[in-house]
Amino acid sequence: MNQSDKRPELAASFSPAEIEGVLYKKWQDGGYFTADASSSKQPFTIVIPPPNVTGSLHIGHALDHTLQDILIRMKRMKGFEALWLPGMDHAGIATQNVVEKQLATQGKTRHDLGREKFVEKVWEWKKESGGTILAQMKRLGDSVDWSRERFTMDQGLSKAVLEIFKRLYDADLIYRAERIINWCPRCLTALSDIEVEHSDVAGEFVSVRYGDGDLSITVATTRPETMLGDGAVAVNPNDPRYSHLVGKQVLLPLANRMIPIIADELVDPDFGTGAVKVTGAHDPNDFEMATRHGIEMPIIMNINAVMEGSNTEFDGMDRFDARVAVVEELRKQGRVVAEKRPYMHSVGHCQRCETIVEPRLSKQWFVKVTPLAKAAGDAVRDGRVKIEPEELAPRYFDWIDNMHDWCISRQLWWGHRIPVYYGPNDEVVVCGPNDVPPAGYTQDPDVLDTWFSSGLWPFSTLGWPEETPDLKKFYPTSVLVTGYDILFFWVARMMLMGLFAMDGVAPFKTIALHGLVRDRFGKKMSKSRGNTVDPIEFMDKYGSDALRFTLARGANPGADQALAEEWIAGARNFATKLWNATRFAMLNGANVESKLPEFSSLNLIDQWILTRLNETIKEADAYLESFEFAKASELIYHFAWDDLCDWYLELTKSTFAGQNPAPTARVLGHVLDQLLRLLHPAMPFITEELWCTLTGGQTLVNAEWPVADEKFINPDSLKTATSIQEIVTEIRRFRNDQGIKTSGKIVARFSGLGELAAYEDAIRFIVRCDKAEGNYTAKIEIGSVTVEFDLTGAIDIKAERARLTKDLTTAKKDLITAQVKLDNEGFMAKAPLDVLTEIRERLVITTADIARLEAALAALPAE
RNA sequence: GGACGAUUGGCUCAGCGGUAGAGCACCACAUUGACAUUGUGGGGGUCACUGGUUCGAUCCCAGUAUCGUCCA
Repeated sequence: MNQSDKRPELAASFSPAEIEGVLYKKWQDGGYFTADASSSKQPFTIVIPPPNVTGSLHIGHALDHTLQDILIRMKRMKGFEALWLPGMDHAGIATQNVVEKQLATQGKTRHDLGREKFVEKVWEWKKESGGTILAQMKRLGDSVDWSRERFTMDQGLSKAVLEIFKRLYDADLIYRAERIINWCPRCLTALSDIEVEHSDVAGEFVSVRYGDGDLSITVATTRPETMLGDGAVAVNPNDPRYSHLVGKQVLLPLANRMIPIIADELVDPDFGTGAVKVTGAHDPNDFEMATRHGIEMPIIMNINAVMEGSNTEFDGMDRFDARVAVVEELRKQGRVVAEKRPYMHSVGHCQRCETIVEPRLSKQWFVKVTPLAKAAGDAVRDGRVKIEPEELAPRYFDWIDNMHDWCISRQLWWGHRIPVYYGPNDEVVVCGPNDVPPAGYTQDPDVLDTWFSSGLWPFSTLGWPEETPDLKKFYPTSVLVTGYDILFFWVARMMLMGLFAMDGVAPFKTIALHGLVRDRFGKKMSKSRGNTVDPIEFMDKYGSDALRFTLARGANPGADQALAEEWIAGARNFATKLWNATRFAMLNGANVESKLPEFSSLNLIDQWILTRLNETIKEADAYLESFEFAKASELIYHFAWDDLCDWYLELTKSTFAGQNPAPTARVLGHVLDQLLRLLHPAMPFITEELWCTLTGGQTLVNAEWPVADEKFINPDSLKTATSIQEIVTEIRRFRNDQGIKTSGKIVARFSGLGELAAYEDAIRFIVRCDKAEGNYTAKIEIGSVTVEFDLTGAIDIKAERARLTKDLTTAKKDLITAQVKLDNEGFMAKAPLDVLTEIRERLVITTADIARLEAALAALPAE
């Protein structure tokens, strides 16, 4: 009794729900995902782009994780020390919002609890409800190293934050200054530029006359309420309309202050009236001008964006109410020169809560970005870091080369508290992880931007600033896989921080960018559109492998992909196909038990499938190595379904029914074994189940990755297979045209098979043609091969004539196309030889086809 | 306003200087030997438009139109 007889039989169908959880547990218990820093294997590292602790798995994560898992599983199989490091970031604003909302249901605010108690509360929430996504990652099959899971608020990572802050500060790359920042009056915190989303809002453009008589000037504005904080009026120095006014003082209405008229190049004389108000404390451009000219910058709103400090009747009004009231009062005074005009303009909104952001003069901590960004740009420019696909690199440069200083203070409680201590006379001391602040100093109340710590992720997770074995082994990471929409968020920040902290060694060698998952019509998914999908639901319904394969198959580098439920059903069908193919193979004794038979001893059909297998391995591997997930998936899919299932399995059936099935059974076992390995990174669950059953192996997770072998490639076998396929297809077509049921067998006679005679049984089996004496009344010709049928006189002449006529028309058209080329002197003189040869061959073939078809038509009896 | 990308069968997308491809959808036939979550056969595109380069353009170049994304 050989081993294959003892193998468990596969169930009739595949049930993902029953198998996936069991397999994941097996992998985890087996420690297969745990990387070993002390191994001698070459490292391959991916750090997960840390999802948000408040988040849950959405379809974009599913795509991102699928691609990362494909890479890491492949590299693991290739013998790399593969580390995929999981974890989350603490999402300062989002998390604080969640917990504050909870408190609000009890009628409390965070101030009722106090800072310490509130932060405790957040930690409690994190333990209980945070990190839903981690469990969901297991559903997806992510082969991450759970023993190395990290969180940006962990002790080690927090230490890294202190260390980097101190180093940046000591290098003069962190400073404190009064600048215009983006203020969210709802979250009550400063935001960085990228946390502000701009969208067009319908506003009104109002023209207001400042001053009176000869000493008056008209300014246009969309924000009339801020005029209460104006420090000047500015015009372009080359604007003749206003040159006589420059240097004069003009009356600021409502506030009843005199303000100067200044000249500044920043003013566009063609925009509006050519004169603008200068509100240094509430507009970034105005701030620049005000600074240049030493203009006053009164702050006229409080942190809730309520008017305050303007010393006018408008104090106490909300900024938008004040806008209406101010215009109303100006109109009463006859100062509204032009009527209000609708005006679309871009307005910043808080990314988290969509409140309109208020630019506000404020004292905050900043990172001086320019030198860091220069290094981050250069790393890509000189090729140390590759962006895939490279067409997206210009976007990166566009961003990184024009980056503004980064406001890192957040007026929150949840996060890394800024390690700066102020003395009694406003002395500043920055403390690293081992420093003790001087007695009597108080710490800055603010925390750091979440992305300040996320920027450290590729090395803080590996133990930095300690010189840990992990850091030595796994830094720099091999590739960062993320959506192009995140390029400016984490990627840029990781580059800035990594290059600075790790002595110019960038945090990853490659940045592989994928697109967004959209709905079936290519529209962006959004809650308001109601076209979002839930990956968990899809996994429940079709299995994780089906979802993963669908996403991989749609993942062209840097391009968005559309997704519809039917696509996933299609991938599930593919999984079912694999299952049934393996089941069939095992029922017929497919195995991997002995050495493969000598290649040259195999029949040409066996040689053909091995040839196709090795071609597929070679091409798929190249695609996967270059992040061409869609192409690799497509290739493997067609090999498995078309070559293997539709042709090879069918062609083996007569062999398995015959006298010498052993070599083919061994070849089939090998092909499946290799195919399952090749598919494992994309479809880990079903391949594991099938492969272990087929081979008796322990796990595919660390099985060897297939390597293409030239010894198993025979181009002649491709020609043989093509000929067989043509014959089979023509017979099937004939049967279809003739309306002969495919289930019933018919009698047929083959002639002119030549070398293909050896495969006559295989062909007969597929097309259900028996060998017997008969009344051969109909025939078809495929090249030199003739197939005659006993149709007992029932031939449908009309159908046959239609078929032949159609083929003849096509052949004639082909002939003309070829002939025209060959008659063209320019073509003959300039076309490359291989093209010329091909066209000549085509001419010969089509000529022969036409002769054959015409003869067949002529031989057709009259209807 | 600036930049980039896209425009290929009904839908979603590949492709590419040498006779247009896939998946899904569609039509017809078939419950057959692993699989109806199936098989077999079939229909369907002047590759957005206009010029140019070339022996030859869906592909390269220029312009136009439409759509999308990012930045301001």
